[in-house]
Amino acid sequence: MKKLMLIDGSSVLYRAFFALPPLMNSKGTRTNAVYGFMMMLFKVMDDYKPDYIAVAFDVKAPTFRHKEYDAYKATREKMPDELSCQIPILRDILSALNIKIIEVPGFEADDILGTVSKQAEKNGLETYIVTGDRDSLQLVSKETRVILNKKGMTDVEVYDYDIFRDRYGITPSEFIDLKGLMGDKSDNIPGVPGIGEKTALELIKEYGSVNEIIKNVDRIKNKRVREAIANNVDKALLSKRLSTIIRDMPIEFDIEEYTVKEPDKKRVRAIFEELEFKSLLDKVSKDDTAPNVDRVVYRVIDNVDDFNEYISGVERIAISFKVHEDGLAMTSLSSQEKGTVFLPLYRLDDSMKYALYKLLSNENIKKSGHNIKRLLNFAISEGYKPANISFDSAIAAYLINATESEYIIRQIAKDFLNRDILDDSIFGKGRNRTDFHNVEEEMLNQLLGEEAEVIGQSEPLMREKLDELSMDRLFNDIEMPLVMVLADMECTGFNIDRNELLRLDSEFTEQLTSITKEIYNLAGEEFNINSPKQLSHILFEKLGLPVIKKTKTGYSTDAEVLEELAPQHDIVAKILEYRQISKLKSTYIDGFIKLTEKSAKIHTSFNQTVTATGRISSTEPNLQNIPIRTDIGRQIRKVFIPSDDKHVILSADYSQIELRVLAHLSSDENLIGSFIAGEDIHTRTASEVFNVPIDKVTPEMRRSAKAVNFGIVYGISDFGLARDLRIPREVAAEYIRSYFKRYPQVKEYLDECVKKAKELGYVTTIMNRRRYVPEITSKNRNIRMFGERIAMNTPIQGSAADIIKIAMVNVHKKIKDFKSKLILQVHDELIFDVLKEELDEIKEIVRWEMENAVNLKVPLIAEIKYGNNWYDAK
DNA sequence: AGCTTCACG
DNA sequence: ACGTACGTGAAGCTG
Repeated sequence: MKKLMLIDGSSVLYRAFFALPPLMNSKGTRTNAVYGFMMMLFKVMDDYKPDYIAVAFDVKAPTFRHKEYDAYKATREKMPDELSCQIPILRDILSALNIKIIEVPGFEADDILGTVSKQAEKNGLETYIVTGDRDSLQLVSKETRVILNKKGMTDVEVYDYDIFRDRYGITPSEFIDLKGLMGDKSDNIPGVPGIGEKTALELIKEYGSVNEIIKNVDRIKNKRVREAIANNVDKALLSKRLSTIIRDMPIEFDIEEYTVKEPDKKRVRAIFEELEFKSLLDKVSKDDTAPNVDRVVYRVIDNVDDFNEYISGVERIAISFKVHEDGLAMTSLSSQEKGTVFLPLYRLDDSMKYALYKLLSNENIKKSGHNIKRLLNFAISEGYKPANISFDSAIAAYLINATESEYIIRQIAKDFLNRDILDDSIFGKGRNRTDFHNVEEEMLNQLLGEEAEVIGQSEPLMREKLDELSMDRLFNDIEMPLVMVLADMECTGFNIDRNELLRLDSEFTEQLTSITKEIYNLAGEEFNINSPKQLSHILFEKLGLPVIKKTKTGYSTDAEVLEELAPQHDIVAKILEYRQISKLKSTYIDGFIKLTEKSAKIHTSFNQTVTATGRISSTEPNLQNIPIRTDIGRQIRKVFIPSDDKHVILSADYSQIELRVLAHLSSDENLIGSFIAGEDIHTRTASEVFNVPIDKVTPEMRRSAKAVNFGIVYGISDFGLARDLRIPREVAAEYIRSYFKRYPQVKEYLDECVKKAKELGYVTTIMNRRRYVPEITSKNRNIRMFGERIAMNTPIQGSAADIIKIAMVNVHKKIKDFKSKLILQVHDELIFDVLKEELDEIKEIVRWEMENAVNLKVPLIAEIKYGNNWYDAK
């Protein structure tokens, strides 16, 4: 059944005005009523998805009710100016939304709703009346429902026939009789004095309509009520007449005129922007997954000849693509010279894919894409060598603002081209995606085509922005070349010793079973050790151990807490041990067993656009957090082996890169001196902080100094240092004071970072990578201090990230004709699979490229080790 | 989906 | 009087 939605515009607007605080835009225009109206409108349209819609308004002219009864609505105050000035705005929006407004002089909005809904009932439509006025409840029927909006604007009460009967015990048409007896204060309808809702309902239930009640007035038992009615027959009849909504206005309505149409999005957006309706703006733009009349269907290319014809004479091609079930499903190409085309690869033979890979490898044509590494991987695995990959819009957007949660083409279209394109969410994220085979090809064609066009058209604008921010070199010479480096690394993969893996699995499983038993014995019952909740119950309730720390949801049981509790009960140490092994097994052993079922090699994905500082991250699996800090964890590195026995694993890591970067950035003479002297930096720091000669530094002092150095890099606080070293805060504060006394320019530099962030709103790295720090102006002290630590840490961490990226690009270029391969990056460390014959040469290339990636005020040192697995490369 | 915990630099 | 070290990703539990 088709649905008609009728909105009592006057009533909803009024409600909204009084329900919401007096919002205005920055120009001082009052917007609350319009805002509330729109919230309501979008909600009901979303919830009920009507086929027809119209909004009715009262017109100023007096209605028959005024003529009949002078006092009608006489007590109502004049509409405030703050509200009346919003009416033209609302009309404007409704017109942009292509929603019909109905108004008829001499009738109220109610009457229009009544008349139109009656005609709708005759035509077999399901009608929804949206209003804030309970009077309209009289219109409820089997076909017509009333949606009453309440205070909150978006919470509503829906009345259908049955709900109404349940609530009032009378029929909707008897609701008018109820009004006739009770009257209505707000409309100044008198009703029968002395009769309220309760009495009125009883009378109607017993006798029916007002007429019947009057006829039977003598039979009313209660004297007070009987006399009230008998003395006010006229008033009752008048009140009923005034309350009766007209359902047969002498006007024909053509329902077809109310068909829901595509809104004029541009206009709606312009108005919402003017009114500063930010959340509503998103709604308008988000909801356009529906095919748009204006959208173009692009030319389809389905054979290699046409493909080659398309790419001939083209200088630069923008490529969009979609992957499905781990295969390349489709792509669109867009170029200035030849326009935009769609390649439905999923239904074409493989020659089309190869033609595409060949294009990717064509040195004479520049390629642009969005997260293009994903596409390169397909070509590389088929043996192609992509070349001239010159622009990635995701990376450009990331450099422009590194703290966005995601970088999608749709957003770039909006930000740089002010264009709305189709939503690609049908492809979903990760595993929850719909099968595109269920989607019309025309839709896919439009979607991919728009994306390719946007990549191509936004490129010059994004490049301009990068130039303006002085990040053109970072983009062109570091990040873009790095795309190919990472793609190669991902495709090469890390070889895994499955037997060793399975051996570790049974070893860990065995240990886990035995520890589990011991824990159950000590606890006196079995429980899920992995559940912090159940564990809390055992530790803090059953065993009565003291609560050290609380979390949002309960008691904390983290390692820090457990270490403190360990002396009090034997179970605690066992739990720590269980935790450690269980973590190692589930994350690494079980995870890698799954990943090596098909092939011995594991291929991580590097993400170049997630971290706020410029580091890269690694997922599925994360190979940047393979255990090393504990002996037992470190065993896991034994499963990471060279590609064959002619190769070794080589690890090259920067020694103290962050502190060296700090020495450079701060120009601190003492710190620079330490590095030039080539001393152990933590020992030297200890000697400075504790004021003892280098040879009098104890291991304990060195340990403390190391923590101080970490603290400096993280944006130090005495609290953090105190917690890390488990010393009183005052002592930690003293360490920090004495550190800064010895390294005064470090102090100056860190202050400078904070000052810069406050003044400019951002901080930068040596390669001009930028991070905005909005936290630094927060009124909340914690957030603000967090901002200060970000301002201190980001230039250090980010510059180190810049440096290793440069080294990666340079090394990759140098070793491209070797058999040895770069396979992993772990922030300050590069891992290679090195052919033994090439070992000496590779060692020197890697060392030189890492140490000379940039020229700092201190030397950069790379430490190189190798072995028959990652564990032995130490 | 959010929280807790813990693996890494 | 408050409550903090910086940057990540994955697993398991819970609502």
